[in-house]
Parts: sequence; C-alpha cells; structure tokens
Amino acid sequence: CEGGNVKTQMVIAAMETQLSNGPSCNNTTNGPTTISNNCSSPVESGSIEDSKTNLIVNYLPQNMTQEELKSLFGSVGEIESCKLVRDKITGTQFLGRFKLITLGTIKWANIKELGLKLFVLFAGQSLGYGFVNYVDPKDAEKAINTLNGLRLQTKTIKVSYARPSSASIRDANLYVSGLPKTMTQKELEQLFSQYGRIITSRILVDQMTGVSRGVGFIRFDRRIEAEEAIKGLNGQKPPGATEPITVKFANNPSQKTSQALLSQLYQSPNRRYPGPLAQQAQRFRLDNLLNMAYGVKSRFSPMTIDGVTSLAGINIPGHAGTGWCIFVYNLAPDADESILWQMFGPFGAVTNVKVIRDFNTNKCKGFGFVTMTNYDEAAMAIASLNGYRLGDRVLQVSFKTNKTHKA
DNA sequence: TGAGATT
Repeated sequence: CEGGNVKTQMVIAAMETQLSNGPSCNNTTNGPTTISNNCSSPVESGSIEDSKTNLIVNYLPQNMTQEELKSLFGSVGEIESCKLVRDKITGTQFLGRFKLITLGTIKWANIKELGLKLFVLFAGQSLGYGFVNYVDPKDAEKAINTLNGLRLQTKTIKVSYARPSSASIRDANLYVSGLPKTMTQKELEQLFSQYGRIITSRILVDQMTGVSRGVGFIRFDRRIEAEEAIKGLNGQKPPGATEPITVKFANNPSQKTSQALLSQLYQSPNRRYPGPLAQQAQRFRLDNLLNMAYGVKSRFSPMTIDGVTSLAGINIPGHAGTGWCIFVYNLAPDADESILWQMFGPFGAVTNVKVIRDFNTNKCKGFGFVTMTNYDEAAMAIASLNGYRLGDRVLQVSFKTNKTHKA
C-alpha cells in the first residue's frame, strides 16, 4: 500500500460449496434455500494488568502497516504486543448452493474521475487505529508523552491508554440527520454533551459548496451514553430549529452492505434471460469475486480500485446517450454477434452488439462492442467477463474509451 | 451515513 494509492486487497470471497443436501451442479436454483449467519461473537481481550501498559493509537495513516506501527512505538521501549486493526471477516451466508463469505466492508465505490461505480469489498485494509502493549508501564506512559499528537503524513495520531475491551464501550457512534444547515460542530457537541463524553463529532458538508448537509456523527465514550442521547434527542427540535432531528446508531457498514451484496448477487438474471449462459452469468460473478478474494490466478481479472485507477489516462467510459458502450477485445476470427448477446444478455438489458470485421475476409478483427442500458448491469458484466476464457482466448472487457473510438 | 475509539 504505497504512494497513496487506494489499495483494495479483496473484493469478496464467494465460495461454492457442496452442501450435503444441495442441488446438483447443473440444477439451476433461483435463490437461496437457506440463509444462515455464522458470525462468531468477538473475543474480548484486555485485562486489568494491561491497563497501564496497553495503548490505543488512533488516527493512523491509512497506509501505515503493523510493522511500521511496531517500529515507531518500539523506539520508546520494549513492546509485548502490537496490533493494527484491519477489516476482517464479517460473516458467512449461504446463497443457494453457494457459500458466501464476506470478508470486509462492502461499498459502492465511486471512481469519480472515471465515472465508474463499483461494488467493492474493502478487506484487510487498515481501519486507522491499533493497539500497542508495552512490557513496562513506564514505556507506555513515555509513549503517550512523546508520540501523542505526532504528525504522520496528513494525520495527527492520538495515543492514549486502552480500556479493557467490553461491550459497554462498543457501538457508541451515532448518526444524526435533519440538523439545521447553520448548526456548527461546536453547537452539535453542545447539544449532545449533556448525555456523556463525546469522543468525536463531525458534520458532513457538500464537497462543492462546503455547506452543511444537515447530517453528522457523534461518537460517545460509552454505549449507554449514546442510548440516552437517542432517547433524549431523537425527534426533538434543537434550540431555534424548525425541524426535528433524527438520532440513531450509525450503521455498521459491513453488516448493512452485506445485505446489499446478497441482493445484488442474487438479482438473478435467470428469470429474464433463460438459457445456459444465464446460469454461467451468476457463476461468473461468484467466480470472479472468489478470484479477487483469494488472489487466485485464473481466467478472471480482478476488477479492483487499483485495476481501475491503473487505467488512468483513459477518458470517461463511453456513455453514448443510448446506453453504456462496452469494448470487448480478443474475440476469435469466427466470432459473431450471437456470442456477444449470449455473454452479455444475462447481465441485463443489451440494446446492441457489433463484431468488427475485416472488409475483405469478413472475419472478426478481434474485437467488438456491446451497448447496455443500465450502468450497474454493464459494470457487473465487465467485472465478471473481463478475463473470461472464450475458447482458447482470454477476453478483455472494459467500458469503451475514446482511444478505441475510431475503430 | 464519514472515517476509522476497543483487538
């Protein structure tokens, strides 16, 4: 993770499993027969004896590794243990005959400069905080004195004693909406401070105008304080406000979006486009995700943030007004339109396909175009079909760019 | 509904 690039390690692990009572492999199932959650409860750690040696370090730079953290804090004294907290496995679910393992925070990622929107799972990436447990309490104290407030890249790290982990200090983050646009962060804190100790607060602003979006976050020290603030402030009008505010617990992003992922994957094209390739389409998605998750070298190319940013220099993908134009490269000389319909149809509405042929031989020149109506379906088709082996060829599939326009 | 404060 160097040079400020956004690294996305994995997108999702989707693992095909042979369930003992599951359908056979060539049986088309249209949906989950069983949904189960195998989330194990987190192991709580920390103890009284650690309270003078164990530190929590917040606001670490995104790309800082555990080794770097250890190196930095090791300069103060001998470290008993050190851990950078990273995104982790969040759940296991069954999707028909597929076992779906979600390995982190799943988000729609907007790649604004490319006009792309991708469904990406951020797994294994730093959550921006960590723990350092010293052997000697004196070193812990020294680390607070010398490293708290240290500037690292764009961040100012915070070093403080970690409390023994317990449920009472977890999930104390609140989402607040309906705030008056004129309300400042300080006023927001004043409003909430009556319910407990505020750790952090934030008001979201419009990126263009800098004007408040009327939405903010309040992180309390303790869960119970957050609960009391919801009771006291949800549906209430702040002083001087004309509208009531909404106060609720902030999303646990990975959980919420896992559901979105499930419905996304389960949005089976089978019903609309019956046929042998329809089943493959879903299979492609899962295989593709599996490969991305495990870094398996295979016929599929992971479509990660990195994969996209590596395309920097290519202009906004081709939106022709009538739909999203997709460039398909490395088709065989005898390829025809029907193969494009078959491959892309299962992913959604296809309005046009074209194989580019040599004028004299009438053989395919190795590439073609597909136009799809809906962005999300086009993106999913690209993510799934890029790297797909068709016969003895590995296809390259991407949004059409200006570079290929003349062809 | 952002970054990232309880492993």
